[in-house]
Amino acid sequence: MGRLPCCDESGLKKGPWTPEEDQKLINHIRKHGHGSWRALPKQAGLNRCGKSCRLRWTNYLRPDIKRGNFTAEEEQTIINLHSLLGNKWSSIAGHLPGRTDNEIKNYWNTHIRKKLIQMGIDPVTQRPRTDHLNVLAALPQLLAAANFNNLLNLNQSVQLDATSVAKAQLLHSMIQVLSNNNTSSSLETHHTNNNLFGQSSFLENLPSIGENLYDQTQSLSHIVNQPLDSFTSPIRVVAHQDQNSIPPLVSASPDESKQTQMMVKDKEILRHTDHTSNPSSTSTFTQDHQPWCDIIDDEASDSYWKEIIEQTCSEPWPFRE
DNA sequence: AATCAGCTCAACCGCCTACTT
DNA sequence: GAAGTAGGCGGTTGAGCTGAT
Repeated sequence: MGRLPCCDESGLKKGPWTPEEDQKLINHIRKHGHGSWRALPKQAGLNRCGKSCRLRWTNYLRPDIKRGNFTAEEEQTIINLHSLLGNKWSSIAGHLPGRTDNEIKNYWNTHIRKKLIQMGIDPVTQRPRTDHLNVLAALPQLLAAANFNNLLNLNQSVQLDATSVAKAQLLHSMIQVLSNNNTSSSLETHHTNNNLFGQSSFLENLPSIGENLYDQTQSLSHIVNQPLDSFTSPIRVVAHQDQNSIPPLVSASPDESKQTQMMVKDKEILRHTDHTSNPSSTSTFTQDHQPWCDIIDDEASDSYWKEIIEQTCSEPWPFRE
């Protein structure tokens, strides 16, 4: 059931619009509305196809279009919505008044996507691109990317988010390496939220792992060698024979149950997109894992690691479900 | 000042879906 | 139910801009 593209009709102009053409289109739509886009060009005296007119109007001439740079909130909203909807640009645009799907798509491809890649985050799944074997070797790049983003200082709040993501990813990657290295026992958490600091297997196994890393990351092993009893975390840990990998830091995999994903993410979106929402709606990440932050405050001597973990604890987790 | 490379974004292309005949 | 049409959407392109050399 094919049909010829409307612009195949001979003699129709293509390419950039002139101010005169813009004015004709604006005048016509103001007077008559767009009606049938196919019929519009003739009525408006334009030598364009209807499709071209529609695009010009919706992406550029519409009076309610917001121009200029994206705000930090808008960027965060785009990231959140993209994690839920994927490349459904028109749906994403529906949550951003005044922004067009085309504009959002361009912004994603030229700015956000690049930024995520730079931070080692897969822009498609928004999961950390974890290479378990080389993660430690990649630490300098991860941190450099995060710090570089801070230096750019283009958009402070977004940069902070980006930095925290990179740092959290770094920690998560290390956790995964540590966890995977330990084959003697494995653990499963019954905690309702599996996230960075809900990695109970990490905590439990550290005494045997920590010595391997002690020389290189003394302060980290200092932290993680804390006896589990010293934590007031509600996490309950049980022994488990077959599970030797920790839960993923994020669960944005398209393979997962879409319904569950949608339900969870809907809440997430609401929290991020409703800028006037209750300010007391703290991230569950922070709430659930405050004990970690407390312990770290008390015990961590290395200010660098302390800073990383503090930020991770205190800032909303942008991509977590 | 000239050239080049990389980036941005408006516009196009082709496919898909909903609706009509 | 099949065919035709229009609008919408996402992917891609390329002209123009900008900064580096």
